[in-house]
Amino acid sequence: MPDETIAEAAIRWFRDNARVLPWRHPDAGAWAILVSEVMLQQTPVTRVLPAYEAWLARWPTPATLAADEPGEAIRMWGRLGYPRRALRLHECATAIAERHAGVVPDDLDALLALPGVGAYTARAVAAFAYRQRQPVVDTNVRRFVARAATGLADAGHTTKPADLTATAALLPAEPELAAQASAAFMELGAVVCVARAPRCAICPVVDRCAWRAAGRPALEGPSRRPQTYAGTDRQVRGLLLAVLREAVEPVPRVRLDVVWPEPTQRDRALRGLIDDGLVDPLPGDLFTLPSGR
DNA sequence: AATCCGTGGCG
DNA sequence: TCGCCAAGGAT
Repeated sequence: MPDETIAEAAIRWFRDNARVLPWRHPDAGAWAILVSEVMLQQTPVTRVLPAYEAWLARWPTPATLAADEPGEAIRMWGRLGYPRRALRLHECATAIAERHAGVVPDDLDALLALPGVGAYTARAVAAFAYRQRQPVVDTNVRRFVARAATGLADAGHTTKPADLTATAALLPAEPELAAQASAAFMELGAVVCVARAPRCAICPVVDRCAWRAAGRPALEGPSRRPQTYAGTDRQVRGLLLAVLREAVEPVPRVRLDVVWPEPTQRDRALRGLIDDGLVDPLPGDLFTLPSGR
């Protein structure tokens, strides 16, 4: 099919090769898709799957989550990481209940105004839940588009307006096909056009890939150095919050003190959690997950 | 714009 | 073993 566009080839491949994921099921509504998108922010699919099912079984609508305590959302989040996402998702559910009559909005600007919903998640919901023609650009799509359309080994570290433009240029005009193409681009980036060892041999777009045509040039710029985790405030925050997640009753400070020997960093981490609204201090030097009022 | 924010699995 | 990183967002 030499006349096939990149999007057409990707869609055709996606129909036969897409992973079966619950948020892709026809029964998945906008709320379920929104929940999945937030959970998938920086967390692998395999770890999201059980948490996603449990979350929706407990809170099948935004209103049910909004009616519960934010601390319960943090507890339910478990070990997905970045627990601020759980708090934001609770705030998001509250905003949907109060401002949108309990219905996840379909308008891009309304979605962008929701807590914890950024450029990626807003467009993902618009495209996957409401079948709109929106460029859905995550790290996988940026890499796929940078290679296939632009010929670069990878995109920059941060998403720029040019990434949206470049992706939108590849989308079919018809909204339903555009939504399918967006899903296909993401899947290709996640499964085939991966960062380390791209599987060009099975790529449905290899014939039209600019990067392949250029001989797969290597990445030029300096690689970003990921900061180490051990010994950081993030680790300490994680340890502190783990204690509170498991506790049924408010926890005395001494039970938090034992998770980290260095008091300055420990106090800074706890103060940070309180500032972020992830922990509530109570009279008597007790601490809990936030009850919400 | 650069930095911060968790977690666990894998080569 | 341990560095590396996986569907971002907020500041």
